[in-house]
Amino acid sequence: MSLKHALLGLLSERPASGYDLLKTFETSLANVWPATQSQIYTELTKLAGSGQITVTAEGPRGRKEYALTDEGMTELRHWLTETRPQRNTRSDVLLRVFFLGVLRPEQAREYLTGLTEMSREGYEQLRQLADSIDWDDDNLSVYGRIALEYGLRFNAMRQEWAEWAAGQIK
Amino acid sequence: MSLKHALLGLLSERPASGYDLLKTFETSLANVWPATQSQIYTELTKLAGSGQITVTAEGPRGRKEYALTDEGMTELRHWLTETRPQRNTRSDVLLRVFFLGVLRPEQAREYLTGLTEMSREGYEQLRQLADSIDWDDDNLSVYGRIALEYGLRFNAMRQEWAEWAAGQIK
DNA sequence: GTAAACATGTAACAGGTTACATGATTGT
DNA sequence: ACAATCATGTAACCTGTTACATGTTTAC
Repeated sequence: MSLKHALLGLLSERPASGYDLLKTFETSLANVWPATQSQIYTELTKLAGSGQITVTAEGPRGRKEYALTDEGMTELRHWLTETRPQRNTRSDVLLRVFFLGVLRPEQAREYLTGLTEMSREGYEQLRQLADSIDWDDDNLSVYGRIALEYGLRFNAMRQEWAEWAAGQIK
Repeated sequence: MSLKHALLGLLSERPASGYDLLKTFETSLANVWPATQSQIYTELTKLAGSGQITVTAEGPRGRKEYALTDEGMTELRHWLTETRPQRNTRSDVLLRVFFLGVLRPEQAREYLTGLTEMSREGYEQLRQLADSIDWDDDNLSVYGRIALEYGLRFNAMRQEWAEWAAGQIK
């Protein structure tokens, strides 16, 4: 149920419409918690229904701007401080590694060098993202930068691992 | 749709019952692709229906032993070589980082030191797991060890990152 | 005898994806 | 005028989780 908390979190920075939030999901949150348009609108309606957010303004084209309520902020704080993160990490990438034995060694090595490449590209993309953002001093910038650093380190780690792993075969 | 491939992959090593596979998911695959009992049995029935696996033996208590068919092996190879891994990584842990700004700095730091601890524990658990397994030379051992090394490096990376991040606050 | 382990199956629900459907406003 | 962008909503489907439901065999 973390899409809910992602929305509450974004609205804690500033009021926004479903469309605004969708754009944020497509850019900054895409690597951490992807969400589709249909999911976002549905969840916003639910959150408004339960009083955790409210419509604060209506604009052209039926635009509805939502803002966090006190209740929503309480829920957000509760999620951050009282609940432990524990989502199961399913890894498509790693699952395949378990079964590389059904392939010929050179095919297995090919898969791993593919991962090396994928990780290098991921690293580069994040570096470019970091350069393209003009970081100011608001909260999302400070913590967004910390999250991005995680992404950089993650890709670097995975690249080194994949290189090592390719060397382990046969 | 990777539960299917996880099952095909496991059956490529040796025939097994749903119950056997469930045990494997609880141990070796738990960190990579968790699956529940109900999911496994449902998927096995579907795979048998589509001819990718077959019942090769029936034992006591209604035990059904499944084995991979040629068709199943083809599908497994196809998945490994022709499809690119691309599953979205949703990270509960990282999502919270984005919103730590709503907390007081010491609470935010507390969250990050909690992650340091979680990562250290994760590392230790994997080390113990590595010691407890008697690795032989079959495919699942070779590649299982490579996957486990990934887990070790991942936890080490995350621990260092969380320590660094805690130092970034205020 | 009885508890633990073996063994399977189904139903209800929650969350996420894809596709369909519609329309208004802005910029060129 | 036309395309791009803004803007929302719903339906069908798939995957995964939790809970219910049932029964057998083995070991102590």
